[in-house]
Amino acid sequence: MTSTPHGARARARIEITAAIKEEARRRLAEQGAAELSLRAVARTLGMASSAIYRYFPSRDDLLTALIIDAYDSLGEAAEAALKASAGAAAGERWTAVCEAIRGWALAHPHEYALIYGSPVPGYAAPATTVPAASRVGFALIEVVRDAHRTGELDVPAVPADLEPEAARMAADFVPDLPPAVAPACVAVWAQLLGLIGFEVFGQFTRIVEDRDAFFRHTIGGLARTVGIRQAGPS
Amino acid sequence: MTSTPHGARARARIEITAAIKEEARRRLAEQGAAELSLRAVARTLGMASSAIYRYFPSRDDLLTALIIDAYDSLGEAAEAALKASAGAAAGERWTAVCEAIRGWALAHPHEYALIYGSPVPGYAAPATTVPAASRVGFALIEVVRDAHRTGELDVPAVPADLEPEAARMAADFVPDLPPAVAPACVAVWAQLLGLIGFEVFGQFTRIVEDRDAFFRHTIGGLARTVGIRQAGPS
DNA sequence: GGTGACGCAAGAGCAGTGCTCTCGTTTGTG
DNA sequence: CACAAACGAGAGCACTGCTCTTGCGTCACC
Repeated sequence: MTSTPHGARARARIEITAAIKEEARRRLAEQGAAELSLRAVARTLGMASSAIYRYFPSRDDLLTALIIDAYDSLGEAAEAALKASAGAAAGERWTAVCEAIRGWALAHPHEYALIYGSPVPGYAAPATTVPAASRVGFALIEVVRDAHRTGELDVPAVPADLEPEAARMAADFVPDLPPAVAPACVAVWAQLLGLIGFEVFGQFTRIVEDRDAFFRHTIGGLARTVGIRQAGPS
Repeated sequence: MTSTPHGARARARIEITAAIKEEARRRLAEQGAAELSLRAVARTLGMASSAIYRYFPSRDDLLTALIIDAYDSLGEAAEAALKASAGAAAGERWTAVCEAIRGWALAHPHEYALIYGSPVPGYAAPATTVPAASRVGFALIEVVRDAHRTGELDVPAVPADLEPEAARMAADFVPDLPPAVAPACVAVWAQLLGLIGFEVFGQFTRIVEDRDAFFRHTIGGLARTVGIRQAGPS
């Protein structure tokens, strides 16, 4: 099977695919996902609109590619913060990772909207996006796991009616942690992204002014919710 | 006597305006905001597409009207739960209002996406949406205010660097409550809607199964965050 | 080294969109 | 009754996603 990538042709394909995504990302940053037009991308790339379809079979496929890239970019930012804070106290690591996620979101609002906003058309995200989407969550979980290892984690209580669900969630995602932390992790994950979403989507306009201080304080509360003991008296 | 300024004409206008919104809302529920087409609405209403513009000067104006209606509908649901739970313990009222908001969101996912999802086009929500948007928040605050009145509220601590912001927020929105609860209210508001958004937008797929139990438990945590003492030992 | 097959770009074209303009018709009022 | 404002319909512009056909360049195999 000569499945070799056949030199020049394949390389050109990769380059053009990247150029299309890059230009699409640029337009996405300036306008929104709804305004992203294949024809406009093709125009500024100097190619016929029909040529784009050699690389992306449809507009939705382009969007899917951008979504995966965005998930990866966000996950990378979170993992970088995770790595940079290795060895620090759990509370500090938590803050670092949360701030990294928020920082990425504020720097890429339209990409954030693409992945955590309302699904664009009737479009259901294909299963291919799942692994990329999980990276952020795993970065968050890693902090919790580390806190557990170093004894900085207070395992929260779980009511009886949530116990089976907690056990299932733990078995699926954090088999090495006490089941009770699993629901807390998921809840805090959703709440954190919700908080960031409100800021990015402008829901805090005329309501929160000092957003840095507000965010810092709020994620401290989230850390407490998930059971991470805070360093300072706070 | 012709009490109405200009009789039949005005009535017809109101009716047609309502019919357009109703049909638009129906299409919104089946597809999404991005697919909402003025021409399609006009077609199923049996009128020329250009005639719609006599009632809504642009597609964005139609969307704005739908957004305001959605905010009002959601606010009404929250207020109804507030009224129905009058006299109950603060923790129960909190649960009731949160469940009402979640119930509305699950029943009207596309309208929820319209108001709390990513802003549709490049479209910035005009100031006219603000009062309607505030109703949900006020319903939540009312529970906190009531808890404060009956002594069921533990005022949370606020770090020094957030104090000025807390004072400003309290002065603007809850002058009758201790400043320290203001940031907690805003944070919990964002977190609650974020949580609901994750459920509505399908982010919990394959992660949370028993969503009722999960939500019930999580909003208990939110109540604690805002300082509402829970009834049971939890 | 030919030669056939495939990858690719371009153009025309279809159906759909938001929105504007014009042209009669209807309707309420002075 | 007459006039003006409101209204509906249609044509039309510029744009979109997407398909199909045509022709050119490049690659791989014999």
